[in-house]
Amino acid sequence: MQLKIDETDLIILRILQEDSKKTAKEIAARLNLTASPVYDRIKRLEKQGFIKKYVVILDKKLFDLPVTAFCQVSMRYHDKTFIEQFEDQIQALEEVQECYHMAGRVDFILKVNSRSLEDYHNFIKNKLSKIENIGELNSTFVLKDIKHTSALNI
Amino acid sequence: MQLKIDETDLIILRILQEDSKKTAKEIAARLNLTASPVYDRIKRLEKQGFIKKYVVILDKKLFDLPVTAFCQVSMRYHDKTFIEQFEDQIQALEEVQECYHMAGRVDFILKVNSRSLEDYHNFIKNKLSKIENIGELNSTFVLKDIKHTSALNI
DNA sequence: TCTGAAACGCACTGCCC
DNA sequence: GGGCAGTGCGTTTCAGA
Repeated sequence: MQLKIDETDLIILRILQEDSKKTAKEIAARLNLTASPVYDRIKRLEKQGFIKKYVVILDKKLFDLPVTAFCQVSMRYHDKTFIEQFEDQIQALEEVQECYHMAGRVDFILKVNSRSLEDYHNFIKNKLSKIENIGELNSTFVLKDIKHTSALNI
Repeated sequence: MQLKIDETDLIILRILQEDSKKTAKEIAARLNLTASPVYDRIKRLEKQGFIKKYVVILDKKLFDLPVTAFCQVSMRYHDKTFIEQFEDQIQALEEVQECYHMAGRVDFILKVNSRSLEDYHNFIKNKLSKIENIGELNSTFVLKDIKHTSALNI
């Protein structure tokens, strides 16, 4: 099974990153192909894991989640065990939309969505700070979502 | 046109946030309904804008974009014109996957994907720092993507 | 708002080059 | 690797409750 992708695959992926409802036929038209090879390529890209999943993107403004915060977390100790334990526990927190292990003074950056400042407060108090070995917590709040895309720049 | 959504809509949206390939029939089974009302509801949620788009999520690890950075930007002046100009110009930068206007000492946080540290350097030098009125730039790099979901916690 | 049925087009398969 | 033809199924529409 080859894990190499060519320019045709990239074009297909760029289209699907913008609109996964596009039919094989429509994509084929842009490539001067028929639907079959496009269909085969998409199936191959799924099987090889390049395409992870198909999802809908919701409009955050229309749901009741007006508070977005970045929370910078520093650990007290940096043992492998503590780090892995932290990562596991973060996975389980549904409020956390993104989490990155960082290089530098801050160990982790979390992006959290909340229904209100009070909910965010409760998240910090009852969930995040319950995780063992957290040293410093530092929250900053989003005033406006300027740009947010799920598409990779491939 | 009503802009209110009920619990049935929420269940549908939660399913589609995880897998938009689920058929109306499959979703209907979970709701003890037939496909028609599920279909109608999805169409309504699209038309009302709750569903913004259908996309594929790619596996970032399989594409050649190993460098992810958070770039904290402070503006020199904070006039409306400068802020809006910055927002517009950021939209056009394909390397920027996310950008937020922040409360606090730092004005903007950008998340940037690059093919290499050198590419990131060139992005900063040739594109970002070309934007007028930028004061401070501060980059920190992602060691590991712990969690990243496009799904809202609705 | 949901059910059920009918029509259409696409996903998907198999075989050809 | 791409094209072509066939089948099943999901989407889409609509009458009725």
